[in-house]
Amino acid sequence: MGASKTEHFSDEQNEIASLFKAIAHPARVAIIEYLLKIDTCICTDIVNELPLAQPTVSQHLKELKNAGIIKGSVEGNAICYCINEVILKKIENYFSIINIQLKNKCC
Amino acid sequence: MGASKTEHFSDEQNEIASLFKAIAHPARVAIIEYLLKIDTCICTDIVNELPLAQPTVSQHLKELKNAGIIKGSVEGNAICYCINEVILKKIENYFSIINIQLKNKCC
DNA sequence: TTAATATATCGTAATATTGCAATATATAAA
DNA sequence: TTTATATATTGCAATATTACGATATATTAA
Repeated sequence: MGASKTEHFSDEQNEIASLFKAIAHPARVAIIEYLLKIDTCICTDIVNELPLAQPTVSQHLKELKNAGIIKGSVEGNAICYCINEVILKKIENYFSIINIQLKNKCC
Repeated sequence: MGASKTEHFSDEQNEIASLFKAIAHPARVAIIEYLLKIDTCICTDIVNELPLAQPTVSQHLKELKNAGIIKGSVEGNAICYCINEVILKKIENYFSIINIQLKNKCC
C-alpha cells in the first residue's frame, strides 16, 4: 500500500502521529530550533538559514504551519514566522503523562 | 529526489528527527500506548491488539526498537516488549527545554 | 507604472514508507 | 520426532515524501 490505515486508529492517535510527522525531518527540526534561537518572531530569511532551495523551505514551512507548530503572518513583503507555544506545550504534556505512567510500572 | 539531505544538518538534528519519525505513525503511537496501558512488560499478542496484519505489526515494532523507543527480549516462544524509559524521558526533556526557551521570548 | 524582493505553487523525478501474502525461523507442547 | 504458536523476513504493489527548477503572486521601492 503506502497509505496509513488512519481510519483504524483513534483521532487522538492520528493527531499525535501527524504532529510528530511534522517534526520528523531534520530541516523542520532546524527551522524550529532557529525560531527558538532568534530573539524576536519577526523573521525573514529562514531560507538563507537552511541548506535547501527556497521552494523546499517553503514546503517545509507549510507543513509546520498545517500541523499548527508554527504560525505565519504577513509583515510587509515578508512573512513573520513564530512558534505556536500551545501545541508545543501539548506535546510536552503528552510525554509528561507517559513518563508519570512509566514511573508507576513494574519494570 | 525523495531522500532527505541529512548530511547538511547536524547530528543532533538528524537524531531528533529520526526519533520523531519513529513515533510519527498512528500504529506506533497505539503500540506505545498499549505498552503503557498493560501492567507488565511481558506481552505477547500486540498483533491482536492492532488492526493490522502480523507482518505489518512486526515491521512497526522493529522500527520502534531500532529507534530505541521499545526494548524486546525473547521470553519462551514469545517476545517481551517494553518501553525504554530513558528515551521517553529524553523526548520529554527536549520539549521541556523548548518550552522554557519559549517562556523567555517576547511573543 | 516598472523593477526588486519575498514567498507560494506547479510539475516532476527520485526515494521512502506502508501494508500484506507468502514464507522462513525458532521455541514450546504433544 | 511432529505439530502448534509466535515472530521475522522477503518481495512487491500502492502511496507518500522530498527536493528543486520554473513560474506565479504579492508587496515594496524606485
